[in-house]
Amino acid sequence: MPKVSEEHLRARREEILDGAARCFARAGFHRTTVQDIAAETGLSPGLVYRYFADKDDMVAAIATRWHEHNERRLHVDDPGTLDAMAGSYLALLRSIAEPGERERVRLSLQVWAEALRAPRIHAVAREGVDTPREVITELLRAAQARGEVSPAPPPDGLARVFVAIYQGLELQTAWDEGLDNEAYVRAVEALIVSLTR
Amino acid sequence: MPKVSEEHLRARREEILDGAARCFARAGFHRTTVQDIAAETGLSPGLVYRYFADKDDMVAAIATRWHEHNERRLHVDDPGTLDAMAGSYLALLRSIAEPGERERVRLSLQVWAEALRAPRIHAVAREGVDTPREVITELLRAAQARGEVSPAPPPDGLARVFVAIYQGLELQTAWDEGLDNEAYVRAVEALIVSLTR
Amino acid sequence: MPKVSEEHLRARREEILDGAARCFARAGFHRTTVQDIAAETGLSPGLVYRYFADKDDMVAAIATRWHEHNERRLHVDDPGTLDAMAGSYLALLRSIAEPGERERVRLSLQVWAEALRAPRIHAVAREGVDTPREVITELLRAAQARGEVSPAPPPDGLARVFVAIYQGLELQTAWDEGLDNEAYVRAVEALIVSLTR
Amino acid sequence: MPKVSEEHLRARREEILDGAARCFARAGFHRTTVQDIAAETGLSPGLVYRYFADKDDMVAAIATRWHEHNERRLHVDDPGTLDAMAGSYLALLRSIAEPGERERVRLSLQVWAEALRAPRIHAVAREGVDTPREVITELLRAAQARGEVSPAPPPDGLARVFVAIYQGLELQTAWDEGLDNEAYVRAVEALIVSLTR
DNA sequence: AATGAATGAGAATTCATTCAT
DNA sequence: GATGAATGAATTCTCATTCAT
Repeated sequence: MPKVSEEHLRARREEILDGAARCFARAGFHRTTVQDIAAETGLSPGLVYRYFADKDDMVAAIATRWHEHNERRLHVDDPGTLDAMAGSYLALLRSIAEPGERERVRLSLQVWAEALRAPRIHAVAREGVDTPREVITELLRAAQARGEVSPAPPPDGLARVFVAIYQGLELQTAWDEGLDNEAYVRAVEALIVSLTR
Repeated sequence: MPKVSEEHLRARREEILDGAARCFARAGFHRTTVQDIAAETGLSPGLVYRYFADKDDMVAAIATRWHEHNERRLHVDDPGTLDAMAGSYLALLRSIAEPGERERVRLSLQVWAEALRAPRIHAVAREGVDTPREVITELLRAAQARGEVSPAPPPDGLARVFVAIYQGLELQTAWDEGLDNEAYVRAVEALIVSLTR
Repeated sequence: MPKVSEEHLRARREEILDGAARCFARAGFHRTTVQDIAAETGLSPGLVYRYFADKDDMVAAIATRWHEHNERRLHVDDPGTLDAMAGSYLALLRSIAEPGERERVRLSLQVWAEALRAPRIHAVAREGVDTPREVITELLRAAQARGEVSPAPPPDGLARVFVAIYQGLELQTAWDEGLDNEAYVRAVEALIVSLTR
Repeated sequence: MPKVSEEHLRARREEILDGAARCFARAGFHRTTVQDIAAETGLSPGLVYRYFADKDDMVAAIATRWHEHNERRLHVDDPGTLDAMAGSYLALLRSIAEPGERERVRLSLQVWAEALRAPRIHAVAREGVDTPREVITELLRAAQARGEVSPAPPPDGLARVFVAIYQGLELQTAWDEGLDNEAYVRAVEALIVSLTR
């Protein structure tokens, strides 16, 4: 029973998660068996259970990873500036079209669906959305106070709309290979501009 | 019970679909067994298979029904008028918050997820979204030509954004009981207003 | 509730049996459903049960019909003559290759297999074989007594061998499209000749 | 129970096959459930599927095993000698009556019937019969050329007759407990003798 | 730590049979 | 007499999870 390094454990965990993510993106959560994940990673089914309590646990971990990823992408040095945030947001929308993101986009859908039945996953998914949404809400509220943004839209509602614009793009990208991401982003940009006069 | 009326057959089919929809909304597609659906409707498992080839078939039928429903909701006498369409659209967004729609909203998520693995479901789901999207695109294009809408946003991108705003609201409503639908809709209204000057 | 003629009932029964035989020959007894038989005959599943107690009953009826058919084929005016019997027997072997008999040959196999698990079918099948076998045995015994046939083979054993030669030909014909029936029959003929000097 | 020996795997497979053979012989292929086989072997249903793709796969394996068994029985050092072959053949016929062979005889019938609907089984069954049949054909042809066997019967037809005599004996033995195997074999012996003058 | 054989509870689906109309 | 909708037990096959080695 050789004790392995923390580092090795972390790497193993990531390795399994990568394999699981590929499987889930390809076949969906429920059509993916633990044997599939084992085969995909070249490990044994039994080993998977040393790192994750069950399949749900893997989805939760994947969702967590994905939110951390998005947070990094959205992060701006001075989040108080509307312009900076808008730039980050549009870049995030653009990133959805990147070829390497295809898998992640399909995964989102899986996570969304599973969140509806598994409270554990629901908690992770909500947290990952609520945090940035609240940041955006506050940002908009401040910008409206400064008169930089039209006072008409309620800031919480508008923040949700921007979240929806992100979510809907993921959904449509997952479904529709030929989607014109650039036209979408330009339309969003025009919306933002029109709101800020 | 031989040779029953066409009407009876149709009603039976709807009855099964209603039961299946309740089950799918409650427990998700993959956690719902055909036995569950049979129990929910008070029928036998075998009978379900006289009306539907398999569970996927039921999801496809549910998606079809839902799109027909939305089409009726979106329908306006003169779809050429932007105002009329905008009114229908905002009403559609408001309807998502209606208590009776809770089930349907959860169902959408199921359909979206299953569409990713079942081409049959994918076809139905895409068609249900593509048709209204194309209508909106044309409407926007015409409105821009008439100078009623800002020329900045590409019409196809903007139409997709409006679809996303609908989809994202469904998603967030499914996840978040306390969502303020009215604030959301007012924010969308402000967006539309700002686009039309 | 109109009473129909005996004749009509008999014809209906034959009609169902014909359809069932086609199905059994095509797909095997256990892969044929009562719905298949109903579809094949253009009748309803329920009606089948007014004529036959269950599926086994149909196999038994088919076996009975088939034995009656063979008996007619084997029948000779003076069954005491070895030559006449041999001629009938060889003709029976030849008939197995007739295109119209293909179905019957496949059916035999089904009946043989089912006889092993269903006593009812077993009884019919055995009776259909035992009766001609006993006739042949007696015939051979008499021919040996008259010195027309070599005294070496025990008559009951030899009769069984002739039954086997018939059964084996059915089996091989069912399996092997390209079987040379004529060569087979000529070989049997040579055997018979060599036994009778 | 990880990584067990090849030997263990082979033994397990045989164990399942033995259990399946007992079940099929007792109740027939279609009346035997995988649960029955699991119960018979004391294993779990799931395990059966680690060794065999499905029930058909088991029948094919059983047929293969049975043909190998017969080949060993028929094997003679110098297959060119008619006498040696005849001796082997008669011994094979006698072996059918051995109490231990009862199960195998009933199995043959199952295999024959299933061969008619499952091409996979058909292939195995045909191969097991065709190979010895061709050997016999050549043997007879050579013996006729040497004048040891009557030139009258076509060698291929005669070979098929000998196969039929074997098959028919299996069939009759399966059906008829009281069959006099010795009389049967003596009759066949007399036939062979009469053919060789 | 790692393996992978083994388990066994389910789940989808089928189909012989019944019986109200 | 005839229909065919309805039943529901039965069956095949899957797969998350365990645990002896």
